[in-house]
Amino acid sequence: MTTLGHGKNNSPVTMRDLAKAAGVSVATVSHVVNDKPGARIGDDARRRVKEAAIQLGYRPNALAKTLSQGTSRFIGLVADAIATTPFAGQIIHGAQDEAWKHGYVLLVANTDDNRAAEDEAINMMLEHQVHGILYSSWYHREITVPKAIHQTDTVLVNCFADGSGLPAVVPDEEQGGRTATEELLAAGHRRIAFINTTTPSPAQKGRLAGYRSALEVAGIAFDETLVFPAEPEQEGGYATTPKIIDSKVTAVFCHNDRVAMGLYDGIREHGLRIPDDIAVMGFDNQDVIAAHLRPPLSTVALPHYELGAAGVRLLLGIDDTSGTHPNRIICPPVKRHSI
Amino acid sequence: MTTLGHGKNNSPVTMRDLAKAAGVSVATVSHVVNDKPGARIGDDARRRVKEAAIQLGYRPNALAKTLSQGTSRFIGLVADAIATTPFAGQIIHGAQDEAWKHGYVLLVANTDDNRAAEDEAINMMLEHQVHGILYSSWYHREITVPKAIHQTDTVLVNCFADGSGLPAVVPDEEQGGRTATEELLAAGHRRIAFINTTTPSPAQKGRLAGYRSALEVAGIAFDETLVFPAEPEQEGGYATTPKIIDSKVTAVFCHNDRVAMGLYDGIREHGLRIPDDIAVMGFDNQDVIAAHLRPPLSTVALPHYELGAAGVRLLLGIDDTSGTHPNRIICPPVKRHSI
DNA sequence: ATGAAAGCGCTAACAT
DNA sequence: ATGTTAGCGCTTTCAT
Repeated sequence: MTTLGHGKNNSPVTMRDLAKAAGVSVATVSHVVNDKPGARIGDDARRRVKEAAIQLGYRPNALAKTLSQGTSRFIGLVADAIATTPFAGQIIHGAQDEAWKHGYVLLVANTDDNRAAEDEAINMMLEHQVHGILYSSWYHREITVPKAIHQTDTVLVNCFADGSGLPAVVPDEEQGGRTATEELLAAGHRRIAFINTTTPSPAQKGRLAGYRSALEVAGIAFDETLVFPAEPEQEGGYATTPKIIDSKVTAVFCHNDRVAMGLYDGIREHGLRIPDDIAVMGFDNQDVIAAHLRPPLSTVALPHYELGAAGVRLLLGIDDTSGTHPNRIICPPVKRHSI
Repeated sequence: MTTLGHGKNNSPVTMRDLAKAAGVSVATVSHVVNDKPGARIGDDARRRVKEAAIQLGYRPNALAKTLSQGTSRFIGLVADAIATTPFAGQIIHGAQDEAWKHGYVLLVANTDDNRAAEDEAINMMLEHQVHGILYSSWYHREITVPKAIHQTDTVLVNCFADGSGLPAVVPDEEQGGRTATEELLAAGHRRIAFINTTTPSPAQKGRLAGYRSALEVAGIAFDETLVFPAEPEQEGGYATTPKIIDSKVTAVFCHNDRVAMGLYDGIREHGLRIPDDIAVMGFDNQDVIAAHLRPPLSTVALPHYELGAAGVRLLLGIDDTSGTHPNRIICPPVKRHSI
């Protein structure tokens, strides 16, 4: 039997029912149910109401409450692509946990990066009286926000829109790049290649800056011929292998884990071993990959969960927006065995 | 400037405002705003209301509407792990698209497979008057549902609970296993290994059954020594390589893409080539992996998006629950270059 | 210490 | 063809 009681009666028990059962007024019920601070309710009445509540299986109607107080506990999350990678999932996860923690619930919408869908999504969220909106991208980039979004509080997650006046929270790409390089330096490497993406982006710029800065601190001259452009995927990493070998580096910092994965293949084909012959550092800490390469890949984590969580904190005013703009979240190193 | 107008005034313009502006009653406004079918409204009045609406930037309050009609447009999605893989993301994506299509919005909650969190999530959804709940798992398995879930319509997605009476929608593992094997057969292979997971699960049982059934149809005797158990990850696939080589098979069907990825490594280390020396078939069509192995991996897709979509269709009564139980969704083949 | 009543924004009879 | 009115379940001010 798999039957759906379409139109099943939800929780027909209301405060009025409780009031009647407990022999008090709904006002009293409201007070005890919500544990109102300044409420002077007799111990006896309070007890009767509580009993009636569990007795009848009372469940407050959050929507009615919202309507009456004029302030909802919804937070809208609009995402450009929730299914492409685990990244967006982690943002949702972080946002949901944090929202939850403060009594809020998450309304999610996927837009496939399509403006019409975005407008519709935002509109629907406004109609549902969301407290505010988290506008997120699955990869760190600059965006232009839909106009409608200004009709409520909004924070940008994993993206930013200069000049929009909207608070944003993004990964600290430069720190990440620096950290990755430092890990290699710490292992004694001095001649370190960097396979950077060919795609212009905050990641491209930031990670490079981090790489340079770490080198500089270590007193190593930046050598432009040691940064190699590549498509930010396995294929790009693989294709770069010959150049890496030619360059005589002892270590390479890859723009992301997928590139590292491709490079692993190439390096192996050349009969070289990781990390003995060449050390490899990734970026992203991509789920199904990083921990399972051979050897497991040392990398730097993209803090998606934290981005989502920090986003709602900003939105709810728990963190303030007075910090750096955009708000940068640290990308921590994840040590494994490729160094 | 990144300021959040905490407590910003949403859309203070109500139907009453429209009524006043258009010189009509709120009932009339309600009718034209909702394009009520049987409503006889004068062309003039209708026009005036519409103008006022865009003039004042009217936006209906979905919550008030719900309260008044007693029926909401929320669908709750409770997931055990939205961030572990892209899988759950795809379920959310499918569910959200389909819900959207019918005017519903998705409320999501992550529970980390923890009963207390589940209860809280369900409770919160009931308080928000959800129309129904989608209870999902990131991997196909049997579950026991929280009791509270019976208080509303529920459909199980990517999981099932026999005896619960709840409709469920799951991938058709057996058909998937058969399809995978058929692909190998079609390429001329007769001696085909199957690396199955060590984890008892519908996938373990179903894919094996599919493998056997395809073999049987092809008139090939099932050879038990050709199915190898392995941990369902890269490491498991890699570790199985020697046995695969020893078995003299010309093709291997892997329990999932991660196993295939590990096997790729092993095969290469033995100096063999894919697919020339050994053909490899995966399962899952896992995002960041399958398309980017060398060569790109032929596999069978786990229809997560479709599971989510079918789940809401069932919930809304668009599809009926009279089919097989649980409802099985096809796992289509994805041809690439490892065969 | 408790209750009555107005009102949140909208819908749905029922009048007119 | 349009208006009146009584809720929906809850909060909140103001009485008592």
